Amino acid sequence: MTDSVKSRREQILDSASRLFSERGYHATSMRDLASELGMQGGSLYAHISGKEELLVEIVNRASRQFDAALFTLRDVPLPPDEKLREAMRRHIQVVADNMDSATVFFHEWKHLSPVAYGRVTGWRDSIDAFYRELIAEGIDTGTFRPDLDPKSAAYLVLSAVNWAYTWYRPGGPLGPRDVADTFADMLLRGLKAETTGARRE
Amino acid sequence: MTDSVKSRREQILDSASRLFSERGYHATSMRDLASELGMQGGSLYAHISGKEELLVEIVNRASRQFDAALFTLRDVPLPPDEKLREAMRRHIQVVADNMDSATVFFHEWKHLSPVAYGRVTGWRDSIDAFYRELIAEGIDTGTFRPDLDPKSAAYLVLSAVNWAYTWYRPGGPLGPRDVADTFADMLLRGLKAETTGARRE
DNA sequence: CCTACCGATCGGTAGG
DNA sequence: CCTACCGATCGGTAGG
Repeated sequence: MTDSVKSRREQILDSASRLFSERGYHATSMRDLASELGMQGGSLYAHISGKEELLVEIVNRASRQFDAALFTLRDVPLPPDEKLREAMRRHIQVVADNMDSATVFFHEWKHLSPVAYGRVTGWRDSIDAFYRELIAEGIDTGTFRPDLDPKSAAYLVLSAVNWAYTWYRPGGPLGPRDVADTFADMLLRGLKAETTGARRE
Repeated sequence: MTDSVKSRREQILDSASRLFSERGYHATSMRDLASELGMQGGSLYAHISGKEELLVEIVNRASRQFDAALFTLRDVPLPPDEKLREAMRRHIQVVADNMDSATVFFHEWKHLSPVAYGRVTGWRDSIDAFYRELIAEGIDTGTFRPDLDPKSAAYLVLSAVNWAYTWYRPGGPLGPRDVADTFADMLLRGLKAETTGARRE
């Protein structure tokens, strides 16, 4: 990444992301991957240690992207509803910018070895916790409805932003920010406390 | 299914659903499957024609379950918001009752042969259309907000009900109906027009 | 980065 | 439903 020309290793990872996302990890052979890059199967091993290293690297990079996008938001001084909207924007942005590795991340992580598998599980929990805490904070400060279940609300938000990997197409009419804002508009109306206008019964 | 004792073929399909959902289609060998059932690899072929037949059958059964649950709702005389709630209940019910085959359905359909692949794609479009039309109808009748985009709203609903396959655990504290109603409560508040107050509870 | 090769395992079949 | 086997392909390595 320090060079403008991608290293062979980066090229291999890019091709692996695309092939793993299209065909799946086990259905992609090292020879498929090599021929994408115009080399012989055995030649890959001059650049990588093995097939699983590719999967681990792709998944790790994806999770680091989500981390960088979301956890830096923790200290940003925004009210909970606006912070949730911004989190959704960033989350969908990461998905949209990394459709291949996001797909690999969501579909192939169960094929990781136990150590890497455990890391992903832990990471997943931390993302869940991020959204739950954000929503709980919004309930405490009166921004969100007091009868909201933070766990369920977090699942709903995560559904919306994660499921995008199945249908979002970069280059289409909607940018990631449009999608996030449209979703946030619908969701926030359902989560927010009723301040003015609508009455309770 | 007519017998109380499942046929060998049904047992094979059940085991295949579980193994394919846990390990993935390509990472499950026919010998893995056979040993689950206490037989030798070659013996499976007395009951099935090949590995892909299993995948096709699992995916077809899953999509038929969704069809039966949702398309019978079309003619039920309910206002759009209540119909959407009922659709979400049924949709999540199908996911919850078939966690294994639902997971196979969402993860492994890209490994189908072109013909079966095309069928799934068409089916998927019809489910999208079902939700879009339901939401468009709700907009027309004034139940849902006029500024709603039916396509985006349908994606949001589908995200919520589909993503459940990744986190829902049967036997946990929340039944499928609880999950659906909690999601519907949050979503419908965001979709409904504001002329009428919330009217549940 | 290539050629040539390794043992292991794959889906599937023949014959009983 | 089993035993024994098939050709094909897999991930990975040795030696250059």
